[in-house]
Amino acid sequence: MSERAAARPRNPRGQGERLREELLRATERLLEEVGSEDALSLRAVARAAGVAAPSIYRHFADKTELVWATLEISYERLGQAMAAAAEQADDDPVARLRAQLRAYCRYAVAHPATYRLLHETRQTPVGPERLAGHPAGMLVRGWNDALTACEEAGWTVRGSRAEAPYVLWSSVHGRVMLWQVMPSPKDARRLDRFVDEILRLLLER
Amino acid sequence: MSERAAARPRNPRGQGERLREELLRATERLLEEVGSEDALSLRAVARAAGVAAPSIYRHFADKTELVWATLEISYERLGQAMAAAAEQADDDPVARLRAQLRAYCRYAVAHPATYRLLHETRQTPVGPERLAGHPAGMLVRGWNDALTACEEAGWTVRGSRAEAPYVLWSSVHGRVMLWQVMPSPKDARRLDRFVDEILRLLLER
DNA sequence: TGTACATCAGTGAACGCGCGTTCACTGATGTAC
DNA sequence: TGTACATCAGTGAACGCGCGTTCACTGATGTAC
Repeated sequence: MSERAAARPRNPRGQGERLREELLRATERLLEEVGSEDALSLRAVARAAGVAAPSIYRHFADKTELVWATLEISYERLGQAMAAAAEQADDDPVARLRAQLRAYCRYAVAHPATYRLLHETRQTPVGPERLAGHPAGMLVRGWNDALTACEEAGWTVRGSRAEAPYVLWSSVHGRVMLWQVMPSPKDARRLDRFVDEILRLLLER
Repeated sequence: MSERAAARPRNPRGQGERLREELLRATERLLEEVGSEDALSLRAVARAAGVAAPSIYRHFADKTELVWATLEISYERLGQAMAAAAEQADDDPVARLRAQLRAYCRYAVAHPATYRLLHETRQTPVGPERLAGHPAGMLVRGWNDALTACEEAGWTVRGSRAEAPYVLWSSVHGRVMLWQVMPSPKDARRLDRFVDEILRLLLER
């Protein structure tokens, strides 16, 4: 409870936006700690940021807005991690796809609660305008492009080409969630092996 | 709020256990309605059952126990639905497996919140003795048995045989969750098609 | 150079609320003698 | 057959708590004249 941050000096004039960043960071950390939006309290966020609760309202209209902004950032970070992994892999498009999938898994392992929240739109009733830009759509497109790159390099995608991105993503997403829930020893390499397996099932020369 | 059930007559002597069942039913319904354990309140459960809040403590030690008991029942129902579907299918083991998978999807579509909660052990800190009997293990065994039956009927399971049950379950679980989250039109037949696709990818003559 | 004033970052106290849980109880019904 | 008593199903009032949010404010710092 009394994890109030050390006495925080007020930001200099014109730098008020800095608190916004600090609040987002605190929210991300606490969200991961408590595991759900309901369990997160604005007061705890304020405490963690070393600030009085009402100060939050200088930067966010309400709790929903704060959480939503935090999740958007998390999602961006996931995307960046995948892009970075793809870049580091060599030119083989299958290797790139594999690297992306592994980065995806690693992110989920490192931020289990955040990862779950990213896939729970229900968490907060949101308007359709927010739903439209939902991360899910972007990810599906990403997987699809990666598969196309493999095809251009001479690989064949087995089964229905239209379903393939969903098969890919569903199985990895599902495997990650089951991995998190299952009581068996938490060896992240199982996820890597699973990724390999899925690629073998889905692609052939 | 004031959805207090009609005046409820007290159970006759010796029939006190009936309230227990009513509380479980109310909890299941409300859990589905509010979508999370945090958002469920004992007072709301009592209201729905037409009873005073403290009456719950005659049958359950605390909130955790009530929710856990409810989820156990839900899980049993999922198992029964799958078993019934398998029985109705004809003797072909692939047809039986397909029927089970479809029943699994149908349950998830019909009880989205419950289905999600079933896969969120984190929801409440529970001791390892409870984790040991976690549904997940039983399901994996079930899928594995179904695959073995297919093999005995002359089918070959593609890829790693050890990973196959996980591939099967992960992809279906993942697809269901994505289906629930994605803003696209909610056509449950997409899930059926997905099941067919996965079986095609996984099994060959 | 001095001073009145506007702006800015942030606060302390309070609001009303619903929550999980505890407590001592009520009143109907069956049982022993 | 009557009556004291135990058991049972369920209750009303209260507890202390932390929550999201609102309000009128403080006090430092820059700016205009």
